[in-house]
Amino acid sequence: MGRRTDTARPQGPVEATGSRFVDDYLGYLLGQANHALFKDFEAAVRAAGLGSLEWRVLATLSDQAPMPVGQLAQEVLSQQPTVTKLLQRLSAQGWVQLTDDPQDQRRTLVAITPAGQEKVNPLMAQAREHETQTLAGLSAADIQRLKAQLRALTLTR
Amino acid sequence: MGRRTDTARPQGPVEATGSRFVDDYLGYLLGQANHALFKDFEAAVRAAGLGSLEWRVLATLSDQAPMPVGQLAQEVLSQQPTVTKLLQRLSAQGWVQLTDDPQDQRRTLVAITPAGQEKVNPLMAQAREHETQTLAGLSAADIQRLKAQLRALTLTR
DNA sequence: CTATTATTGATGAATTTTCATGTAAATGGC
DNA sequence: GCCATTTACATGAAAATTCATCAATAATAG
Repeated sequence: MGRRTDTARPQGPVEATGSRFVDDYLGYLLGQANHALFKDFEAAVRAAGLGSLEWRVLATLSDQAPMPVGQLAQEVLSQQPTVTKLLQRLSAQGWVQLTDDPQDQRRTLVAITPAGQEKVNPLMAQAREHETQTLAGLSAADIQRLKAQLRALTLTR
Repeated sequence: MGRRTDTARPQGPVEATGSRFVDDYLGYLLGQANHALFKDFEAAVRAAGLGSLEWRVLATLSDQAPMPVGQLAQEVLSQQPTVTKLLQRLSAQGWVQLTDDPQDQRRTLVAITPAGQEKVNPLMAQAREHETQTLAGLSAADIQRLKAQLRALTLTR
């Protein structure tokens, strides 16, 4: 594009006077909270040489039996082609293994490898610790209620 | 890639027996809730011919005086180059206007245009309605507490 | 003032994601 | 069994995002 040459007229303050739509909109509050939480943890993920989706994939695979690609995509909240291509990269790194499902030849099963497990284990420990710190101000009952409400939001529909 | 030719050994059930890390991890619960909520609303956004980030940008600009690009990027939880390029597209569509800030020549101010406002108004109404439906099962006190906790998660740091 | 440093946003190249579609395997009707 | 339909995943091309960096302006130190 290139910078414009015209200049703005004098104008009011950048802060709106009234309250804004987004500041009370649940979708925005959720997005903000989600983003804030992850930003805070992201440094650890990057330090391990992973991207955010890679972290989610490995953490999801971590305690599971091998899982089909489609199910994994749902769990990590991404689309199937995105995950297929991510898995190709992770597989090349040796962090996951892809095998055909003998029960259903259409399926590709994804499993974490020992190397992948080693990669993700310390991050999961850090994640647990980070969560503890984040929720430090809340009572156990508050935490339970918050998590229950989040689960309800996920399911109600 | 191409399908693998090797086949998996017989294996256990796909469902893990114990509870999984991700199922009690706040970051995952937040991500899930966020995703579920938006998926539900996304059809309306697409029907209006917008992408999700475009919707967030227009909704954010909707109640503000013109705002610099960097601030907007923060508000919509995206990176500055992403937003700069998105704004170039939105500007070409006539939904936002970009002007130089006379107070600070480094800045580009972004404002929503009347056409952009018309585009986003019905969506904001739908968003409010969708939120009402989503939270229908909760008491006013529950809703307040939930939102307060989300705001706290955003700020605590 | 002037020189240095910091801030703001634009940009090109590389990477990643998405969209549309293709192929193969499983499922269901008959 | 056979054909139509559905399901699961891969893939190529197009679009969007990210990373690194640049240029311009503002702020700050001396």
